Amino acid sequence: MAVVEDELSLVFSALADPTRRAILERLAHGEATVNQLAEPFAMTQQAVSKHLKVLERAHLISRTRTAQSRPCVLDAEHLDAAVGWIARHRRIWADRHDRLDEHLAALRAGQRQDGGTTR
Amino acid sequence: MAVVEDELSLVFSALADPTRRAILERLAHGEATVNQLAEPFAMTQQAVSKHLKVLERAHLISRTRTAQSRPCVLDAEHLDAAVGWIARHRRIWADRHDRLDEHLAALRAGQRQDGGTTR
DNA sequence: CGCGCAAACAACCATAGGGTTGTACAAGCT
DNA sequence: AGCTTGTACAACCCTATGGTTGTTTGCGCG
Repeated sequence: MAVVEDELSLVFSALADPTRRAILERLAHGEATVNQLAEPFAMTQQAVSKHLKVLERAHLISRTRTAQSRPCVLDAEHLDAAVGWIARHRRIWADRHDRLDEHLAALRAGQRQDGGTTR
Repeated sequence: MAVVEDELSLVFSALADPTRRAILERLAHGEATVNQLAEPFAMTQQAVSKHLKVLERAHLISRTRTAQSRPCVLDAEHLDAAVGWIARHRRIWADRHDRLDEHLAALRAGQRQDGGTTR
């Protein structure tokens, strides 16, 4: 409905889709072409293309125009916006619940040892 | 399209709306009734009610059934899921870009001093 | 008891989102 | 030159979303 959507909304709604999150995960391990990305997903190349466009619009990825194959690379910058927003507001709850540090510490600890146990 | 949407998607898509984020911000400062929440938003109470239902479905808020007024309270638990996912994956980029700690440190620092300068 | 208010429910509308098929186009191979 | 491959574009379908108005319902109160 919003004609021009704000950055944050774009990022969050880009992340709100399992397929796109999976694409990001995949992309985190290196560039990939559209078809490579499409392969594991039981959906057409066109659908993946659309997802990529969404991710691009949210500036979560960028694409190097390489003639035939058009590999995608990640752009972490804009994830910061999202994580920043959450962190900033989590802080308020945390203050109330008095467990800011527990949580963030746990997060950081988790990052160190496990690569992604959840899910 | 997904009949039963996964937690993470629910959370992210709940956050993907400026109105709902504003509601959360507002709610972070304490409980509020539906009408109180609706007031600043130039939209009907019913619309806000819908937004609240979305937030509820994502377990970002819960509502204490208090007869006439039905105030909303926050539930930070599920924000952790979201922030956890991002953090976990940001780590991968960060590893590549070699600035994990800078960013997380900056985030934590930012949390301490500023309440929400950004935007 | 009846009024009034807070919130939800219901029906409806318009648009966006995720998917499909079918087609076009641009580069590389032979 | 002509086929094949990788990707994008277009049109279309269905469902979800964000909003509206209009109508309950449920409580508190004079």
